[in-house]
Amino acid sequence: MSHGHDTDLSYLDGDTARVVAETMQALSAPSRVRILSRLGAGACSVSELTEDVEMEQSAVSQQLRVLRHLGLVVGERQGRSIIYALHDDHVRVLLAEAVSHAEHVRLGLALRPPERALSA
Amino acid sequence: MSHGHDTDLSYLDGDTARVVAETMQALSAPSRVRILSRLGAGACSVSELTEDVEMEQSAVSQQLRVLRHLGLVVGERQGRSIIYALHDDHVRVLLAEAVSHAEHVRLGLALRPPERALSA
DNA sequence: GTGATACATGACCAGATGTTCATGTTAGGA
DNA sequence: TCCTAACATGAACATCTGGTCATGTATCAC
Repeated sequence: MSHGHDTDLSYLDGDTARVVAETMQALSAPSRVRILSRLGAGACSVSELTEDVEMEQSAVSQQLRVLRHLGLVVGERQGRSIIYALHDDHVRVLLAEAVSHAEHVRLGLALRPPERALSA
Repeated sequence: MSHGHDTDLSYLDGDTARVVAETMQALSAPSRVRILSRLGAGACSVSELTEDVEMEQSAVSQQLRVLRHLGLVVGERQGRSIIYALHDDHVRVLLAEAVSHAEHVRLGLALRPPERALSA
């Protein structure tokens, strides 16, 4: 890969960083993570979603709207219900990665001392 | 997929979802994304970081503390400076995935109509 | 038509978040 | 020792966020 030296790679500009942050913000709330996770197990209606993630219907709809605007889920009307699903497999991969990284980081922290401050 | 009954695939419990959300929250702020991105290009001191990401030193330190507690970066004293670096390559992968997904999603949204409400 | 079901949406509110300012702490030079 | 450079940290602050409540809209049964 690289050859010893560093400090030659470029990093994200402020604009790109903002886009990334906005997208990742979808996974920064437990409720949305649960919703996405549930949808990852299969498409379902809002009421079913409401039961499964154990939140109020109103809250579920609010978060679904956020996820919709971020392009992570899609909803399709079926009679009186609206069936939601992950937008595509890319989202499923993203979620899986997030879980994987979270577990990885979690283990790392658990094995380390309580991370003392550098100035103590 | 199934006929009538499904709901047998499992999804994340509330506790795991919270851990995932906490971890991903590190990438939900543009400033932290920039810091991580900069560190991905090579370890550096806080002052260098401060210049590169164009924020106040105080703000950089605050975010570095968050990232430290989340186990994403590590700092090591060198004289008067403290050299920060990504905790491991896992973090680099996470960041790369985040950027990739952000771009993917961005393209998807750009090509679609403004996502009208389902009730319009 | 009326009513009931299934979601969406706007308003409101408590709590979290990110930044700035001021100050504290540590390391090295004169 | 005193002074300065390099970071960290606590407090204050404005803003954002996610939830609840109340209400609006759409579909179906009657």
